[in-house]
Amino acid sequence: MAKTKSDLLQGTLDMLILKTLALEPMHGWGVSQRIQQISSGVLNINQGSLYPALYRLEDQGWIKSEWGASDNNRQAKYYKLTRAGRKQLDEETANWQRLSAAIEQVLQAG
Amino acid sequence: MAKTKSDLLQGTLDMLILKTLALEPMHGWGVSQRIQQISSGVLNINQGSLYPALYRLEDQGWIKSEWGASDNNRQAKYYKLTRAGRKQLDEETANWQRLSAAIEQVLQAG
DNA sequence: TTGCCTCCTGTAGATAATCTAGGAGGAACA
DNA sequence: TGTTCCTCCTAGATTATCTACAGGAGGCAA
Repeated sequence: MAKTKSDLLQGTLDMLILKTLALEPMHGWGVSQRIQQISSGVLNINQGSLYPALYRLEDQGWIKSEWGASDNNRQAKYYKLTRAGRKQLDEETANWQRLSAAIEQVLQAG
Repeated sequence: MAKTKSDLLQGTLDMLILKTLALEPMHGWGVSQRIQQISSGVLNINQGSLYPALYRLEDQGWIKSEWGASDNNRQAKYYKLTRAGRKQLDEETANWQRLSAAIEQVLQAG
């Protein structure tokens, strides 16, 4: 009990990943670290959400992967945004703004 | 295809309902109308989401129901917030602010 | 009094995103 | 040689939401 709500808002993970990869190509583990860091530890992505999401995005053609070596000389799969991914990011961002603004309107009503 | 993303951000429905009922007691159908109206038509709650959500909330003790007659003289189940519901609304609102602020941080990074 | 429309409640089943809880390979280092 | 850390991956469960129905009851018109 005292069940803590999820650390994410469901439906925003794809957008967060796309945005992070828009900053620079990165491997999956790095993406989750990066998001956590930028959000000051508020957004925590666990691996069971991260990797399926990356596959989803690659399936859709929004990101592309390539094996390489990480900073620590480990094998790592580097992802980068495709052109279609860029477009998708823009759309998802616009939709997010629209929905979150609407929610704020409700919260401030009365 | 061109699959439109959900009209809601998953996980925010309970908060929206609680907030609407905090404005004034209302029947279920009225709650969804109200949310749609306040959000200028952006947030649309369909019935298959609405009624299960109301049951969830009543189960948790956050709202209480009572049958009555609507403005149009139809039978309607009026819901009102309980004290625990008020507290829950505050918590969910705070959590929403925390998460949406974190997401904005990520979106504005770079 | 019949029929239809609107209001309002409800349910079953599918879908899909996320979480839990694991496993594994390989580099670095003691 | 053993241990730790980095990085990738997966199966199964959970749960919120959506789709697509059904039905009662009031009001109104013919």
